[in-house]
Amino acid sequence: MERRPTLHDVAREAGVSAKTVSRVLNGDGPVAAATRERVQAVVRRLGFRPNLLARSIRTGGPDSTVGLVVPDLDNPFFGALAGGVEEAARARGLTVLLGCSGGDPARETEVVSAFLARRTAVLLVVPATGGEATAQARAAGVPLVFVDRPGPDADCVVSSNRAGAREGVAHLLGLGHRRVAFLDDLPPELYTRRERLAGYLEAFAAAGVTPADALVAEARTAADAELAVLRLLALPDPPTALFASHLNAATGAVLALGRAGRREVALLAFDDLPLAEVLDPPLSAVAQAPAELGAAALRLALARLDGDDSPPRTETVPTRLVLRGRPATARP
Amino acid sequence: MERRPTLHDVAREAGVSAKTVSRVLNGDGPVAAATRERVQAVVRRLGFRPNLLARSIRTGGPDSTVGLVVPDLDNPFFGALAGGVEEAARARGLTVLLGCSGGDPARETEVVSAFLARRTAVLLVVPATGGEATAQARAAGVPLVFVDRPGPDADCVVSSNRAGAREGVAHLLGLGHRRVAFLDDLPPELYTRRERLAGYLEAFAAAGVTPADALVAEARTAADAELAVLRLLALPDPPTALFASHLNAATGAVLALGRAGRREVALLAFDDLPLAEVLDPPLSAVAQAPAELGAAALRLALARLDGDDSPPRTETVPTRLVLRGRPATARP
DNA sequence: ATGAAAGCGCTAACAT
DNA sequence: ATGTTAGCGCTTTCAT
Repeated sequence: MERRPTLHDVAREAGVSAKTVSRVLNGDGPVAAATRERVQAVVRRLGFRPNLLARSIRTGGPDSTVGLVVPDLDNPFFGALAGGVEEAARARGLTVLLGCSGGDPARETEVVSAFLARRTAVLLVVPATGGEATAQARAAGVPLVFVDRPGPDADCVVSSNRAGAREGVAHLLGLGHRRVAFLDDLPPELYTRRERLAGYLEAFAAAGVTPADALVAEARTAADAELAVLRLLALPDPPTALFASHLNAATGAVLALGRAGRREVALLAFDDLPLAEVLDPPLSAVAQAPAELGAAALRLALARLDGDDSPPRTETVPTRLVLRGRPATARP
Repeated sequence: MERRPTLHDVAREAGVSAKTVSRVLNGDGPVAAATRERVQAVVRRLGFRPNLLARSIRTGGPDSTVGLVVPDLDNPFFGALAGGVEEAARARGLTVLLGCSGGDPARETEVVSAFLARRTAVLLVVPATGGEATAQARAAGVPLVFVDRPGPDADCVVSSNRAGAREGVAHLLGLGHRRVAFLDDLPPELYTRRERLAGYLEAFAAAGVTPADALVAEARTAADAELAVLRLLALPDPPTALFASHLNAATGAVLALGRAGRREVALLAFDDLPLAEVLDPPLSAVAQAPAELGAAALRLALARLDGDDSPPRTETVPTRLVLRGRPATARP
């Protein structure tokens, strides 16, 4: 439990001034080769590591950290997103500060505050509705990028929710399905859900087909979805395919189809998961790229830090249609 | 993009000295009620937030951050673990620094180094085999707790891998199963896997049953597991139950049983997952509590920071047996 | 109850 | 090529 050696300790041992040691460490000013070697030897011998906090204070600039706020890490999607940010950050010598908002704007504000007090270089936020990250970041002069969902007046990086849903549903329509049900919270509160619903409707419009209202069903939890699907299957004109806008809905749909023995009904979900190939009925998916979402957000934020002051822009990370099982054509 | 206000700005505006502002902020020395109010008003008006890095420098103590190193955040288990740490940290006014090692000891060392350079108060590490976190933390005088797997000469918090596996397998034996197969990487390199194998064997020993060697099968990937299960099912005396030591193995087992139409074979996996109830055949599980693992690790580390210097200890977080599907008794 | 001065560990600015 | 001085934003002495 010794006191950690400081730059002055190294300077004294090496018989040079503090500034010379600093020069060696940061490779700025000119240093004689012999001096450099001597200093480096002492650094190694003492196990000296410069105090990054002290450096940050002195240079006045932002600290070499990236602040990341996600709603919650139990959700593997946000875990993967955080992983993408971490990897991209580490590759650039940056360290990630991680906070969870729980989707609560007050908690988000608190976490952002704590990050700003640590002088993070940039801020990446999956926004809670009603948060004030934009104002906070602006007041502190810190670049802010919203991830997964847009927020007011700042850059953002999102998945191609609308196009992904459209392509997925278009694929089903292309297989001959006409009655394709949509499962989600209704009305969708989250941006991502609204976009997916829009994509679903666009696919119908593009195919010149009008979806019966009855085929858009409320499903917040897996239990909701299970009931909703049973109800849909009992219709005189039941759907031949289901589009689940989120994984809870997909879970319920798999359960309902399995229990009802209706494995011929095609099932497509937004968001992929490792076990999709093992499910019965098989689950096709519009897969997102959460890690890429995080990495792209960091890139954008660092560009801002670098002085890019063009108007806020939205970057879209493409989704990928993953088809599983035999092509489930419609049976008229 | 204004310069952020400093403590001195507040002092000037309030017509007091810097130290008085400091006293108001930290509530230490005595301050007249009127002065306090005036200072607080200015703080609010200017939107002043003390620079935590500067404070850390001056007090010399550890910074109010917790360093967490996990192998990888694509794995929902480590995501949930990180979530547990974050929540426990935030509840105590601490901020989490997050790093990924990718299971590579060199990367782990690098990340730990970066954390120590930031003067984290404590270090929580899911160790890569061959890492040197213990030496690094000791040299820096920072409390270290290993999570999920033990490491040399430091506290650690792990799941009840052995007891969990033992109970799970004992349950199967209690249902009358005698030929229970074990699926895992062999020989198990990871601590967790070794413990689970030991638990499996202990359950047999306790029941006075000797598992045939053939029933311990190699399965690293889901594809391995699928093949292994098919091979096992083709034996003259096939297993009536399977114990998958990790989720890849479970995935392959579900696939194999489903495709072979052998849904009567009982399946139990270590580690639970949200979709287990939807699988066919149903998947029972020994569920871990990753968030609790993280929270417990932080508690232990903070106790050390608080001066607890008893010998290193290991804390075990219990697993929970989650049974699904109809009780799959053995059919002799 | 308040303030002035010194200093945490480091680097920017100006020496030499 | 190296050293000296000053000072980042804050807190710790030690005054008053």
